[in-house]
Amino acid sequence: MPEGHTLRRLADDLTAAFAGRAVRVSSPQGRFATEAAQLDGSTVVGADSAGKHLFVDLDHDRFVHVHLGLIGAFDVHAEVEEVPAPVGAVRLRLVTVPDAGSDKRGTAYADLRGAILCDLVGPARRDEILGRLGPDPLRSDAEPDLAWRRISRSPRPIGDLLMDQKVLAGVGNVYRAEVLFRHRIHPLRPGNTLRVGQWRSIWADLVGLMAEGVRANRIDTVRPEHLPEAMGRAPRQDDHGGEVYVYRRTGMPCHVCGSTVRTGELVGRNIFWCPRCQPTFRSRAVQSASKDAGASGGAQT
DNA sequence: ACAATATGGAAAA
DNA sequence: TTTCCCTATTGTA
Repeated sequence: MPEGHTLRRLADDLTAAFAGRAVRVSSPQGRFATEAAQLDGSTVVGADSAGKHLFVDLDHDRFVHVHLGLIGAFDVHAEVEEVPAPVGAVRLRLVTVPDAGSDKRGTAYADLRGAILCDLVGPARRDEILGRLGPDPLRSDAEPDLAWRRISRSPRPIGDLLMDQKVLAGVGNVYRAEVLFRHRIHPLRPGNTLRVGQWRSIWADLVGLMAEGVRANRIDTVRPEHLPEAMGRAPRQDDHGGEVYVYRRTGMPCHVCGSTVRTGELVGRNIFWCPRCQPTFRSRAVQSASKDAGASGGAQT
């Protein structure tokens, strides 16, 4: 589940459940045991995210830096009657300490498992991590021009650039495939062939899509007119709920034109696109120049 | 039972 | 550029 929207939602949920409260910190699985012991009993200031990075802010300028990687999960439960025993490999567990004061929130706990990264860091290290991230569509202080500067100068495929966290932070494999579909851009199109207007539309779209992702806590990218109800088609059955155009829809008909959705590999990840809605940049050039066929490997029309 | 896969990225070579 | 890691779930034998 972890693209930028997941981390932002997590930061918000953790803040709501834990901010201003003292916590028991443990590592049932053991990998974070030393750090957990140091943090036990401290007070949570809040949590924040940038791109796919999450920072849980504890007192005395200590931060737990979490990256969920591909398979991590951080389950946050607010107001439980009783805290259950940890299930599976729980690397970090936070449990609120009952407060004699006026805090009326019930007991909260959060379990982290499967994360690729869980480190105790200070402000300097935190800033260093933030400093190497590109603009994040979920942050109001983001400067999309910084991303455009790199995209417009790079011959790398736009599908590659969108996933590069130094270029743009928070976009993952689902959002990249879906936003390219929504803007009818082939994933292999070189960044330096995009027009600035296209980039501005993509950015604005990501801002909206990802904000909606935070709200719904899942990725939905299908426009109203292409929803199952509007088209009389079956809703997405497979996995994580949200309606999408091309992600993991290989071999199925495009919701817009009916063409067969294709897949290929791009920078070690699966990419999905519609060959009719997202024509290759090359094929247009070839059409007008009507000369020589393509070389280059990887995904093609 | 075992293998493959997954919305990711760092470290090694 | 390749290898490795984290864990849970799904698919194959």
